[in-house]
Amino acid sequence: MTPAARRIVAAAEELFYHRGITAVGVDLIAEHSGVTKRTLYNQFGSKDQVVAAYLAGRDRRWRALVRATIDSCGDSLEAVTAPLVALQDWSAASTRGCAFLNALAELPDPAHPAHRVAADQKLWLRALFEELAGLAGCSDPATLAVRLLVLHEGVLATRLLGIDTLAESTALARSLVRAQT
Amino acid sequence: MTPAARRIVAAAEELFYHRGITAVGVDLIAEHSGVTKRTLYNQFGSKDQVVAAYLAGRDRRWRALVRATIDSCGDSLEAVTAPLVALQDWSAASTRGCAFLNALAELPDPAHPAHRVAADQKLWLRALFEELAGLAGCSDPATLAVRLLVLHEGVLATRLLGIDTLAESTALARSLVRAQT
DNA sequence: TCAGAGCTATACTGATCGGTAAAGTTGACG
DNA sequence: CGTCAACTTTACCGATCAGTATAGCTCTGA
Repeated sequence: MTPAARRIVAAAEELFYHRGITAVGVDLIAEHSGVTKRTLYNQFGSKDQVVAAYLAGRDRRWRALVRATIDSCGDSLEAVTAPLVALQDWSAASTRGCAFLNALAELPDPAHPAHRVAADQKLWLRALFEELAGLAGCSDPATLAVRLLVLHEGVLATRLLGIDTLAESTALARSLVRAQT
Repeated sequence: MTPAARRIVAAAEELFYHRGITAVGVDLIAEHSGVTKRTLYNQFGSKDQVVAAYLAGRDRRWRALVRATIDSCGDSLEAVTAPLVALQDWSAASTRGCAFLNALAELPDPAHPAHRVAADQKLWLRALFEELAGLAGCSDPATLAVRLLVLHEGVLATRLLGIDTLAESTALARSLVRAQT
């Protein structure tokens, strides 16, 4: 990625997340990144590709944070709920919920490149939950993974509503893990 | 509501839910409802008001369904998870998730009339869970209500991802209720 | 030295956006 | 009969949409 491309994605992230994807035009992105619209199209080809790059970058950072949180856990039982703990650091001040869910809500077309990024991230999370549950010796990793995923998405959805359910959900998640050991 | 207004809201619901609110213009709504744009503005004054009417109508129908589901429950313990059961009938075929969450995702401005409608619906649901839990004799209705709300929103969020978690979440919800009695 | 990549600047396209103007039609009710 | 509200028709407004055209600048690397 060229310096200009990086600035474009950074500006797009700021604007898309806080104002919505459809509501933000390419002119605004170009202006906020101090770049010409020509450069934006030379680098990305279309607005849709900028959207995909925005989500892909966010996904990369999120996964890194989750992995770091897992690594910082003492035992494997605690690690199962690490993604919930990571959510505490992840945009704690933000009241705009999950960027990926929001993108899916805004872009109904399944062919949009953003769909793959968003769906992949959630499937990855479910698989991760299942893997962690297996390592911790849980009796039914697949079922537990679905339950933890629902809690995770529920926290993000209620955050969009201005209701903070993270602490409560994390506590519930821990008890679900404990019940399977 | 005049006949034309009803047709406008019906067309708006169909279009907004499946294509997104920002992506649908007033011209398209007028065309699909067989009504002039002038009539639309005479009836609603602005696109934002059409959005609010769309969500308000959906909310009314959703609450009616939930109440009916509660009434059809045999005992008060079963009634606590009635909103989850209602979700089974509610747009089961739809893969576009929750209209209210989607609206909040698309419209960041808290001053938008849609925000009140969406937030009210979720706060109503939480209060309903709490009331039902109280009637069923649960030990901690407030905590249980938050947990059930998270599960509810989690089901809707994962539905947007194409993952069906309703059965699993309903089972979990029932066990949470049982644990409090 | 010179070619090419990265980038800027300005201007433009046709389409669509939310919203309005002005004037006319229809049917129900007093 | 007359009136009023609901609704229609056509045309328009300035702004913004995603995307393109053309031309020129600057730095790097062979």
